[in-house]
Amino acid sequence: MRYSADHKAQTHERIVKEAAARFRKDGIGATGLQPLMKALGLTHGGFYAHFKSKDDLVETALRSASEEMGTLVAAKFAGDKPLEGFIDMYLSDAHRDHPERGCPLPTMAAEMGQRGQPSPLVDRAVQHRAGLMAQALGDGEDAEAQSLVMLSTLIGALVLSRSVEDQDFAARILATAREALKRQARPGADIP
Amino acid sequence: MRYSADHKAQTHERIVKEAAARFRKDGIGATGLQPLMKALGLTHGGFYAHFKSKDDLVETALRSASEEMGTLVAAKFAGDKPLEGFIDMYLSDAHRDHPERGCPLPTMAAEMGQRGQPSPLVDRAVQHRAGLMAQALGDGEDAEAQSLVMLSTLIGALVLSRSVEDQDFAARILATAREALKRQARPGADIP
DNA sequence: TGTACATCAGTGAACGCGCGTTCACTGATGTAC
DNA sequence: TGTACATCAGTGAACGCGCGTTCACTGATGTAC
Repeated sequence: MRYSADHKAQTHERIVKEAAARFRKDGIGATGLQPLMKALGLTHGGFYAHFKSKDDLVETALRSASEEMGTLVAAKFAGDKPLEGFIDMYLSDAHRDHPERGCPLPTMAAEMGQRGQPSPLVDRAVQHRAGLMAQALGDGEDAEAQSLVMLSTLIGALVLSRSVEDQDFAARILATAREALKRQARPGADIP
Repeated sequence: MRYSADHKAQTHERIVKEAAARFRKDGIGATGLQPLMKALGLTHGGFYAHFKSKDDLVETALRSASEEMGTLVAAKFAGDKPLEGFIDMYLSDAHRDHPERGCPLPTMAAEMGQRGQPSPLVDRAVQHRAGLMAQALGDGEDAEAQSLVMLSTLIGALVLSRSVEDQDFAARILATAREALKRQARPGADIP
């Protein structure tokens, strides 16, 4: 059956959004196209009217998740206390507990490398975040280096807090990283 | 056929070692038992003379990789410049390029969580590394917190440098993290 | 305005494939007598 | 010392299953006349 003008675009978007959520929550390899389409009330055959392959969907979903997160991050940096707001958001309980709505770097980037499907989108996402942080830090030549290190800390802390079994320990990892990063973020508190 | 006394133990060890390497390099889900056993010159049926299930092997392989890494880490801390030696090793090109011989935290921990197979071994590994680092930092109450943050940075920087496509960028991520962490590691250089 | 035809998003069966797991079997070695 | 038997690590075929992908088909809507 043929549908109204923007019907296909809407379906396309629904597939991308659902995939982006599942890839981040369960992993790329563990996400099947069949269950994915079924969850949207569609049959799996129709998938190939929208994407060339699963890899194509992976790239598209990463782009979507990355842009969504980029917007959210940019919003934090537009508020007052830009860096602190971003840090609190990134290392929040909500972000730890909801990878499906969160940053795709800790959840998708590593697996895409392992799958032999590296993407410049990862580079772009890292540079975007680091760029905003460097701007907020604003102390010249060291700012870019410092922001890369802070981003590493953010991602590492999130990954660890999600991997650890003990919930108190997970909370402590987040809290200590939050405090240390915010200390570094305070103007003039650059490491000697 | 029946084999000499320690033959089974040797085969068991060979399976664990090969699995620990493949899980870290390719991921747990992407590692099949059939190719794994074949690579050791065995048939897949024999696997179940050694392990209850794939999950059982995953846990055993994580333990093996974790202990091996633990020994390596402890050796670094036994040298002079303990913390610096550890940092240089963890963020070395060799470690980035050879996940199959490296720390299982950046490669296996996240996937085990996603698979719904959390393990106290992850907690133990994190605590072990953080404990050694805190001891080397040696400045009381803050040492444990600081060591958790540093460990987050180490893992995040390694994950990012492996995920990024641009090799120069990957090298820069490692280098900046190395320098920042070593600056923090210097006695008396605790963040104000 | 009414009819004939083209379009194409989505259907659902089928493809080959590799997965984890089971199982009856093999046969060299160790043990019992 | 020689023979009979038990052990059990490893074999290899088979199991059901879900994977990604293909493909002939459907049928409501848009377009042409």
